[in-house]
Amino acid sequence: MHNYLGMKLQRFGALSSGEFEALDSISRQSIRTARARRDIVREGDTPSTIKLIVDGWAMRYKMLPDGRRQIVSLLIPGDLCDLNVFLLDEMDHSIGALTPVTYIEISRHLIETICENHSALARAFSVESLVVAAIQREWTVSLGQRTARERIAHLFCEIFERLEAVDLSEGDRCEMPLTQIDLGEATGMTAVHVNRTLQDLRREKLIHLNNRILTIPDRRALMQIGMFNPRYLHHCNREWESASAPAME
Amino acid sequence: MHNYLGMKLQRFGALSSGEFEALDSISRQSIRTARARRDIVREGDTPSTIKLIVDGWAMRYKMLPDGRRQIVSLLIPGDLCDLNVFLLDEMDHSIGALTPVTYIEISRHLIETICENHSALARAFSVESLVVAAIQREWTVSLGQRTARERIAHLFCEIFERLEAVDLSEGDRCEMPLTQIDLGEATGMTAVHVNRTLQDLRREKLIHLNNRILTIPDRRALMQIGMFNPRYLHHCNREWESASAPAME
DNA sequence: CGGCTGCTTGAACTTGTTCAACAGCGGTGG
DNA sequence: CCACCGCTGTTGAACAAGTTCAAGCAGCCG
Repeated sequence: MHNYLGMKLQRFGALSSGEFEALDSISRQSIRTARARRDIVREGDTPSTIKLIVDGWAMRYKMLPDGRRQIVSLLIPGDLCDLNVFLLDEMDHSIGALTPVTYIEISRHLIETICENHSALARAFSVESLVVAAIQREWTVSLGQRTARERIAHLFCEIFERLEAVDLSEGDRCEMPLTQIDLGEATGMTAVHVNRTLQDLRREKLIHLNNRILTIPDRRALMQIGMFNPRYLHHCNREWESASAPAME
Repeated sequence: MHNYLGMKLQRFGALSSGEFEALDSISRQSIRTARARRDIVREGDTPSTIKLIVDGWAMRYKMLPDGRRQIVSLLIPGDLCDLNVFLLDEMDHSIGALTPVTYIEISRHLIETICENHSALARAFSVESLVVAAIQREWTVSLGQRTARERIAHLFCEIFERLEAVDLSEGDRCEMPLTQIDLGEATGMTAVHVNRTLQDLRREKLIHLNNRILTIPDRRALMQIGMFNPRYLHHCNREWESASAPAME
């Protein structure tokens, strides 16, 4: 099994072999699976373990009383569900599988032991949660200010970049298992409008999306359209830097 | 000076007098002020201290290259700016004062000392950051799914509840210093539309807003319109419970 | 084959935007 | 003291972006 978590954390700063071993001890915890479209955690549940996605995609979402649903974030391999959730009495949102998902349930004890013995990992986990917060802010910006085109472009850039960080991209392609309905619930628009927007982007050869495979032939161009500035992901050691750095006063 | 931070943290679980004293040691750190409409922290800055708002309102915001701005969260007295920011190389957003603000710059050293000596405080800080994340998710839901009316209603409910937690409300009234432009930037709509939406709500006697004072005559009603379910704020020891708990399946 | 899910298309409609103008207020400087 | 400026709030009218409703199609799986 690949150590996606370690791979991702390394983006925030180098890890020693001892730290990698500590992370490997996680994979000896109980492994679970969820079928596609099933909930992994439900709003109202009392959290007791930390989940680590090792395969497949999941989402955090919230429902409104009248049935509207908003996907508030996406979880891909290597993503943790809140290091400290067990401090809360109950979940204020649900986590659902988008595809078949395998995940590890990490006991509170293990994670605390790891953090005590490896300050570098404790720090990496903290950085990770800061980055998660930054992603959530960026989604707020998208929903608040960006147009349909821009939202889709931005989301695809983010997804690609995050997958790349755990080596789940291949050249200019990656998986993108969300349906148009999912995309709508993530970007705050209707599936119909998602459809038309995707067609626009396809027509202009900015994306290719077929059979759940997304291809981004010209990444710069898509980044520009989505006004995607990757700095919020804090992938310090990226091998190339964005040209779309906005000049802000 | 009031200890808003202590008051807020107590909402997440009782604190001992020793812990309150530890928090008081914070107020002996350097106090600073910012004029209204000035930045306190700029995107790109390297964070070195943690800010604690002790008076006035501030906002986190992000700008798009073309000048559009999104307010991604509001900061009121008792709010901390990210316990662990100094782990990041640079800020991915700015923090600006909405009103004249006084804040404390807490050194990394002090906060670490406090956390080491008072595990209850360390835990309370963790809960606090989970709640901040929950608020950010809720904003995502608002921007993605709620209508103009619902957004404003929800935002006002949230603001009121948060102010109440630090004893900055008075009966059914609280301060609300945001201009209609600010409200637009926070809710992802134009100031013109904010204006008309406010008038709707006023006409129906759901709110009163004048001279930066917000009055909510019928809280239940406003909560229902905004589909505001206060549980995400995790103010455990609230004296009254919401009737608008949505039945979600 | 039949039924399901996901994608596509059209046309009418709604919500929120844009642009423009103006009123009220407070502060500032002549 | 008054004139003026800039900021906030308000209003109207034309407009655009995105929604809704409805239908049809393609692919997949049992």
